Amino acid sequence: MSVNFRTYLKETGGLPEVHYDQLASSLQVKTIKKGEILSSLGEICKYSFFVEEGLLRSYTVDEAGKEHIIQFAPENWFISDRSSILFDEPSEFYLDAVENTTAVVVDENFLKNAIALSATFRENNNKLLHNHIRHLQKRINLLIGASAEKRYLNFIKLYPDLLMRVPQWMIASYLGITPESLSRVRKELAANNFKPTL
Amino acid sequence: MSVNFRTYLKETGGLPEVHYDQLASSLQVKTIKKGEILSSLGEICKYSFFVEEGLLRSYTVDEAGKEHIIQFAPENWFISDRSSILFDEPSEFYLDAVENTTAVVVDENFLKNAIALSATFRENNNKLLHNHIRHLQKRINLLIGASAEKRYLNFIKLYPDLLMRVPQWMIASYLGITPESLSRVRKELAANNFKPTL
DNA sequence: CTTATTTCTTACCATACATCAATGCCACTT
DNA sequence: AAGTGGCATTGATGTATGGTAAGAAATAAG
Repeated sequence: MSVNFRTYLKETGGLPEVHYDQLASSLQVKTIKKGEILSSLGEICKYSFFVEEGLLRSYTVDEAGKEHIIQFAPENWFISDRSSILFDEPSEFYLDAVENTTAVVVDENFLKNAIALSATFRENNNKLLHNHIRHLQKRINLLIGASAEKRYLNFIKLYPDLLMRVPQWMIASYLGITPESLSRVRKELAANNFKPTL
Repeated sequence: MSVNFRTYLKETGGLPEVHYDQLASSLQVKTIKKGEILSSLGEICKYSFFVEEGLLRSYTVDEAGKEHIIQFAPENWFISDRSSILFDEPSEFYLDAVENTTAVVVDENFLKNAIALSATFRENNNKLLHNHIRHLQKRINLLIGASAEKRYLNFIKLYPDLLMRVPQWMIASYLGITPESLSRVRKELAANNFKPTL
């Protein structure tokens, strides 16, 4: 239980195992069923979730009732609205499970303590934030400059695994197009002998 | 010289003034003329820039030669490709001056030292990163879900000052539309008695 | 002050993508 | 086996935004 999280903290985070044992007591592991909502718009979301197994997503719903997917979080990813936590503001997203998922519930104290205990962990955590920012900037760059097709091709390159696990309409939502449009894009690509999965 | 940066570190960053004096020796202030390029695609950008006065921007150029603006940085903002620094990868952006600008050139060591010296500064810095992430996520949400008009209205609300200082074609570029389209959007708004500046 | 250059607007047409609606497909139910 | 619901595909059509080109307006340059 919470095996991935443990190795994640050690390998990626650089947190010495001694400290993990010291901190682990405050951790909970949660099982979330497909479709279950973890956090709703307007709530104050106090926790981050580290996905042990399964797939979570965050998304907004516009006035027309349409969902727009902000982020996918498969295994070994964090998802949260930490801004909501840090600034004590109501969340702007929904958070739910795309697949049956087990996730580690991480509260602010855990991170604070981990940061206090290990300088390495602090640095790596900082790096990860920067990486996240870079990632978001790249996505913005695609959204303001690239066609639906290019965005889709980019998605395939970045998340080949998600491609198989996620319904198309969610990918469309993530890309900022309609499912119908994505279907047509795919048709076009297929006509030009493009093989995504091979 | 570097007055804003000093008060920024103190007020927003929470860095005790003692430490500032200790660190300030490594700081340079740079004058950048309108249009001058600070960093180009493919370079490794070693520095962050804190804008004392003026306006910087980061942008990409696509295959068609079109610019896409990733970020504006007016007074008291940071701009950089810290990912490029941290991961030692070539930058994906250009960085140049929209107006004549004076900026503080901040290297990695400065931040590292500041973080080492003050826990408060470290925490605030962390918060700022999260704030940046939230900000980028909101922009993504608009790009995947909102019309050109809505995005423009949002821009006005968020950056009323930039509205006046930046040529329209740059705003269009930031919003992911053409200058012509922005012009039409504005015409529409004007026809409906919308007054952005009053 | 006059001329260049850049930026903004407008009009006309082209295109990418959205919308709506119908159909087919598959996995589950019962 | 037939019914149900969620997804994907397809076609017809609508709409927002892009492309091009020209002129007006603003800004910079000489």
